[in-house]
Amino acid sequence: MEQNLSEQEITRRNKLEEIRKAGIDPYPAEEFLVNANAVDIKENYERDKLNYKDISLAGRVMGVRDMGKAAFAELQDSTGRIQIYVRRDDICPGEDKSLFDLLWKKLLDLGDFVGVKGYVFTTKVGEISIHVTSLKLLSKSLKPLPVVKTDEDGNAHDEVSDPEFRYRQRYVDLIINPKVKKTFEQRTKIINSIREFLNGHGALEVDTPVLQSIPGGATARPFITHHNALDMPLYLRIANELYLKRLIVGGFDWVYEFSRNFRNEGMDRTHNPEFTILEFYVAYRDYFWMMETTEKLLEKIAMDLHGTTDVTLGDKTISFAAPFKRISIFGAIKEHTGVDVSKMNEEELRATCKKLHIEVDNSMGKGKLVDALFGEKCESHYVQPTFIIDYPVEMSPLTKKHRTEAGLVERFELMINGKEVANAYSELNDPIDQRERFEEQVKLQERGDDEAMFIDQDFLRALEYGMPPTAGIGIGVDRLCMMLTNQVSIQDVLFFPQMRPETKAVSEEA
RNA sequence: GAUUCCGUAGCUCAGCCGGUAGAGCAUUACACUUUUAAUGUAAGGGUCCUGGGUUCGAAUCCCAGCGGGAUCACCA
Repeated sequence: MEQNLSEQEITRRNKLEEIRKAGIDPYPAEEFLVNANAVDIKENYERDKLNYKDISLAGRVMGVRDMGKAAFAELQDSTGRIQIYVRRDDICPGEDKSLFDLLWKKLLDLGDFVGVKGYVFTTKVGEISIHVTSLKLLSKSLKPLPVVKTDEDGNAHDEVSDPEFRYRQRYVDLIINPKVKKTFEQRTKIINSIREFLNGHGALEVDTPVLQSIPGGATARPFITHHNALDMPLYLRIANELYLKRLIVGGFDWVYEFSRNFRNEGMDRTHNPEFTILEFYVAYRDYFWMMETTEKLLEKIAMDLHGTTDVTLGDKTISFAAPFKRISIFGAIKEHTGVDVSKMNEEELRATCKKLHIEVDNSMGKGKLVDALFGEKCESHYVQPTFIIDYPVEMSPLTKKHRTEAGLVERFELMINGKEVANAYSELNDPIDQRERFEEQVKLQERGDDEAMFIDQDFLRALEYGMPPTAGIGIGVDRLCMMLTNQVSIQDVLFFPQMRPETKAVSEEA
């Protein structure tokens, strides 16, 4: 493969050869033991100076201020940056000054990994720095890193802002944009916090199939693949719900899974083809208990992450302090349209939608019409965490019928910042009712709804053995991360968001 | 999938009333043993996304394609 190398890349490759000629291995195999890091030194040196007389750390050279026979440089390790002070006669105590004059001054580039040993001191301007007594090249960088400089006030200059560059070369984004790195560290903190909460309540983390022969548990278009040995189609899961319920049938009281789901639909600021849902199912509980548990969980995550329940999101402040507001979906529609649709039949609903200028078609049943009304007129108003409860049975084929309200089911969705973040039910455990609901879905399919659910016979068989009353929930982990880390795009909470391929598939050369 | 904006040096961007490219940082060379967006002097670096068209002449105007962002549709 021919590569078109830039001037700077050629220069670095030439330096690589010179390094080898000088008898230095640019990619040494042996370990370099580290006993300190940038943040630890900056935070603790002042009060514990004796402990920082013989330190060893490693990282990338991210900036050099050369002064002739001495130099200051920025060393960036996994925790942050620290200034190092390299003086020729300290790293080259003998006659041979080549380590400084040749390697340091001529052959080292921004982005190279070095290991340094030395002692910590404070410069006369007051910056805690490392006075280097020995220096070792650990890995040569052959591509120039975009240089981002930060001034006294912390403003970044020439920050790489091109989203395409940042998403395709996330590794570079992470090196040069500390805020990006922080967001992903926060994402992991959020997930750890959730695990801690669930494990603390005795929940069991499980794994269920990603390859499924019937894509169930949600309404969405799946990705299709093929198993060669079995010669049959398989689908990437759109949800894991039906498998977790099978485990409740099997006798577990509380199971959970961080489920990577795949849906073959559009992409935008809040949708990526693969995304993560946390689902958990708890026996002998109902959706009221689930609302309280969700409040406790979110409150804990916010506290673990920010130390407060008030979280900044754009120009808004979201309060994750329990309890959250609750309103029925019909109540929400009445509040934002002035129309009471709770007693309407399908035709009246369709007429109401048309009156409110909402696009409808004949394939839409009662459930989809109510969903459209809520989505168009209500959803965006719920900025603070709000439970929308008691949905019509037609839009919830896996949910138990409401204990008192005919035509409704025991379901809630949690809205935050105008977006659905969680969806939960008192789970339907009546196998005969479940079969009828699936059959309703088949009718919708016949009417042209290509997202209606398939019948999963094995799931029905499991229910027939008996499933205890159960509460279940799915929480959109990516969206929750967006809300808690103040990001507007799902691409900024996924390390490697989906992109079209970069290189042309077909070469036009003859 | 539709509409719209964008694609110029390693990075950030200027140039866009058509006359074959500029700045800052980065790079190269020299100077400098406490600097910190280090500094000073000098130099090099571009298939102006790709392919067509208009024109004496295109980074600039037109068309198509590729890639990205935003909005909409589908959806979480």
